[in-house]
Amino acid sequence: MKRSNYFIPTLKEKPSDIEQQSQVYMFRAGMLKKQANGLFVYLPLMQRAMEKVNAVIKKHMAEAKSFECKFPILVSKELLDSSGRWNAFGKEMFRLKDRSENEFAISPTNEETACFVAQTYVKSYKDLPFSIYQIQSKHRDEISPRNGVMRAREFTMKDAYSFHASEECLTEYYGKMRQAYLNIFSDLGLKVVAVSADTGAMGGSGSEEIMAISDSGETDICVCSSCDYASNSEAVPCGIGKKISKKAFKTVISYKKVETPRVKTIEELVVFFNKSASDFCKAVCFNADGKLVIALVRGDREVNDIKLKKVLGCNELEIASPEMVAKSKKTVVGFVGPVGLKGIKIYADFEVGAMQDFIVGANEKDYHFDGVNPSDFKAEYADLRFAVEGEPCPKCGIKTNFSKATELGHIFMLGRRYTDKLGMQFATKEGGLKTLTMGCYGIGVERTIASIIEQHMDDKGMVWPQQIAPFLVDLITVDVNNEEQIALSKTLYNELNNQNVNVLWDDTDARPGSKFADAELIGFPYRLVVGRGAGENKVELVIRKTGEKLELSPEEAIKIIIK
RNA sequence: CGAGGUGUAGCGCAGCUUGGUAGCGCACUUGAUUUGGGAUCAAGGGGCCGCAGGUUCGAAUCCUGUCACCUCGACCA
Repeated sequence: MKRSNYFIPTLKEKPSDIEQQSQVYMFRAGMLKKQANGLFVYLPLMQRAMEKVNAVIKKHMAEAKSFECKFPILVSKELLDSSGRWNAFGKEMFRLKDRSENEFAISPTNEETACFVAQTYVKSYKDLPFSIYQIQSKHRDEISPRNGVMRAREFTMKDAYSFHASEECLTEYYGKMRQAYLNIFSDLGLKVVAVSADTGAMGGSGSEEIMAISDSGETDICVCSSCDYASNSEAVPCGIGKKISKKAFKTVISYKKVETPRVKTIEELVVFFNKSASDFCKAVCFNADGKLVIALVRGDREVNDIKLKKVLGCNELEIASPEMVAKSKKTVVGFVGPVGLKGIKIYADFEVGAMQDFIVGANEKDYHFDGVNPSDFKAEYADLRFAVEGEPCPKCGIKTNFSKATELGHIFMLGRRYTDKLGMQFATKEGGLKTLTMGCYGIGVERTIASIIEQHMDDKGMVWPQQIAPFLVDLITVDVNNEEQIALSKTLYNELNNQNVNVLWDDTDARPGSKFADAELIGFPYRLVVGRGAGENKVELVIRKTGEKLELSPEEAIKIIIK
């Protein structure tokens, strides 16, 4: 490809609205143009990068015997109702109506359609296991799209779905797919770690996320310093099996009311009582499908709403609005506590059960109770809090460490979460009918590209790993008005094309400095410079990764490139 | 939705405090000189100063409202 026939609109300056470095480079290298919040035009270089990544994914999917399909982007309400997800998916799902007022969603994910396919074609144990996938645009009305293509409202997801006769078969295939994922990312030059995760809106029995560790990542992951335990920080179990302290169950009530004028937050209470945050009990009001509930955690902890949501089994869970709390007339925001509270269900973290003589809100403006114990109120105990750095590993008990990461893939053992609801059965060898079990496996393609860049860049620009570089070689003619240079460049260009090397010939009449700067920004693994040495049949080969510069004959240079 | 910030040419920004001809750099057009690290000179083109109202003789600038975008928290690939 000649640069004069191609479109790479590079920018000298960083766009003002982008912070993350990989995104800065993607915009500067002319890969992306923002159209609206969370929506991007993919320019030719981005398309090439997508194709390269997709090719790697397709290769591994074929090896895992998964068949590529393409599903409609619009999914009917009917289909989503069949699994209950028309309602389960909240505001995040784009919805629309056709001219006959039939409702549709713009697909945020595609389990139902995959089931629809399997329902049609999987009739017998002989058809199993059955696995299909697609690489397609997904749409999610994100609350806050961020970091360019890292979290967009339209993005490309490779989503695979598998169907099995038994749990064992699912487990085996899941393991195979898990390994395929690790191989994909390793082929792409990415360092990743698989962590156990929450199953979120997908549901199911178990899931893992494939994470790229990155300082600019949006997710906290928790990794054991000693064993192989790794988990999304949200999914780390806390205090399971901990016994509620017997000492805490006093027979006499020993708490007393204390006036605490305008002292509401834990920080203010710490100052007011001159105690540490762990001596308090934090009560947070939640709106669970329109019902008010209260969650209790130790003052220095945070309520994990994912865990709470699971305990409650509700669809929508958010912090209750102050209006909602006021309307209940049971308590007062800032002075919420479990003692003497009637008509509101209270959920307490395991840790609270082990606390003694602590301070809670008195459900009355400007008052708290001091010296409260778990015996003073009724609550349902569960694991409700976020884990914190340094906590004992849930597997081996040794210390955990936290780091930032980007979620690139997510794999799920869905089990019968969907197949039961949809009544998906197959004929067994014995002649009976059995319900299918299911798994699903996703990869965010743009994120993957962004992470490759994130893990392979320097202060000048991107440094593409050879196997997925949009172009392997940037052939630069220093002076396009010099006939010797043009002639030699042409020979090299033809030879590289004959050898099936992806080469971009920068035959534009831009100044050499800007050509070099672009080459470094775009991150071609090799830069082949035809300049002042052309007369003596010499070219310069620069290896982007190492910065190594070699004066060579054209033949020697080509030999190194195709090696 | 909460907290902070920003909207002026395709991109990056100044001007706003103290109202009075809308500016700079990059990019773009034309010409010349340049050609191994983002050239120089000369001449040009391009603006509903986010939008709507208000104050004023006069508003990019002051006031009110509104919209959009960015960063950080709750969502997720």
